[in-house]
Amino acid sequence: MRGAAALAALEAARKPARYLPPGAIVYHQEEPDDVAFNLISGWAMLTQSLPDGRRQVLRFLLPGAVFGPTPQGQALHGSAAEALTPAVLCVIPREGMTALRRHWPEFDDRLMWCIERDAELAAGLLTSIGQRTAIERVAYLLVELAMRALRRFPLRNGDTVALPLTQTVIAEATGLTAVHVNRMLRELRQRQVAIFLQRRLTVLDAAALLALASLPPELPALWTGTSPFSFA
Amino acid sequence: MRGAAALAALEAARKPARYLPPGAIVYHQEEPDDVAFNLISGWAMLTQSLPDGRRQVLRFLLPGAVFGPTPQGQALHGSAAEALTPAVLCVIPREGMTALRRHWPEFDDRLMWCIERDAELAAGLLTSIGQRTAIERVAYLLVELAMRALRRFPLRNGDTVALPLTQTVIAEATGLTAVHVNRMLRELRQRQVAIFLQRRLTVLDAAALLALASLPPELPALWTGTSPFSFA
DNA sequence: CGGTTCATTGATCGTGGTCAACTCGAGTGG
DNA sequence: CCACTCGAGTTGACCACGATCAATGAACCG
Repeated sequence: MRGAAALAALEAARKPARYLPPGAIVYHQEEPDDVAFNLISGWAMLTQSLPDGRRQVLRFLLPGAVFGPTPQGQALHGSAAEALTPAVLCVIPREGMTALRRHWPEFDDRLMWCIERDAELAAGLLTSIGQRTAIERVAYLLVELAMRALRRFPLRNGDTVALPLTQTVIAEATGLTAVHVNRMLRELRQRQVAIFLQRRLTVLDAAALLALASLPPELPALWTGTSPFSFA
Repeated sequence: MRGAAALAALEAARKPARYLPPGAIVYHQEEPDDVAFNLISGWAMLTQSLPDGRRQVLRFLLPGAVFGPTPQGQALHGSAAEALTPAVLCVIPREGMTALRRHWPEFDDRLMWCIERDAELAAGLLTSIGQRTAIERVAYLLVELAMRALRRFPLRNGDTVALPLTQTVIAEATGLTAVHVNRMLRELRQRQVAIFLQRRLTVLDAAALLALASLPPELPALWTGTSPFSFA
């Protein structure tokens, strides 16, 4: 809370909020870009598609996420954004962003923090897909999203979280097929590690799940941490 | 070139440059962080390792790259940086970065541009590893690095570039094994698409190579483009 | 020289993809 | 009210892409 003036400036810069149903597209890949979004509530995801239709989930967006702006001077989005649940977005034109950054250093710091954090999230996913086996990838994704949703580390036995993902989406995020994701979820269930059914995750054996995810030690803090900048 | 004053400020903020031989580690994963680096000359890479030693290349750094700063408030690096060639680094402490950002908006813009661009590079790699087959991944990586090194699109038949990569490094960047990378390079050679030997790439059939890489249309501009901000 | 590291190739194996069939709801329209 | 579709999930059978294991050669270097 850096004061009423800052908040007023933000209010002045933003356009009306957007309300989206699940599955709605915020923007398409290759669409021209000139606004930034702030996810107020709900979940969303960024995806990148190849010309032949194969699709990769780049990252999942939880409330508070900032997304949309492309490197300035680049005209087109390199990814698409899609709502996973009913979602509310705050929309800020690029000029508004620039003005806010210039006048409110804390806003600028926070924005940069968000972007750097998102890069680290993507890095973790990259390592997961490049180096882990199928069951490890699924375990990693479930752990990441559970911790981000719960904002807590470590996970405890019995923890339950709603994760608004279909098995197809998990497949697109892990680089597996939906069929194989199904098999891996069944295995986690049969091994009494975790249950993911009807878009709810229940952790049965947190230690086993974390062992499968084999996290680098610095990631949990990143997932559960909040911005050190209090603006907005 | 935003003027002598800005350059002088940068000079004042930076520490002595670092000169590194190939293979030198700039910083380790989980090392505390409080400086940013600017790669003056040479190539380097960022990697992330799992507890059991598996390693993923997150991105390749070419001259001009900015790297090192972690999201503020996070103590530890989530990745390691390693020189691939003899390299010269400009070292700027975090306080210096903050001061420069505050006083020179163009510096701030350029920094944010670099970070956003790097995120897009990582996104492309993520899609590649998640969705492409082995030979496509190798083709994609070669195309990306060739275009970034040449700063030109499209590639032409006969183009030759030095890429300071061992097959092991290509393997770590593509999520394949070094043995399989070797087979894919042989196949590219036998199919008369491209030759990669002794760390030099020669493009024989640019159209075929690009078809294998199946690039989303917005990426080439990103690879060959330079920052719209002229500071420093 | 022995000792690296890097590249190369063959043989074999297994993880994960592909194909196919089926269930189970939640719409939707006759 | 029931047939119909559509998407999500489930399971089995089969196969192939890429991993693994192993051996060898070339270049470089103390």
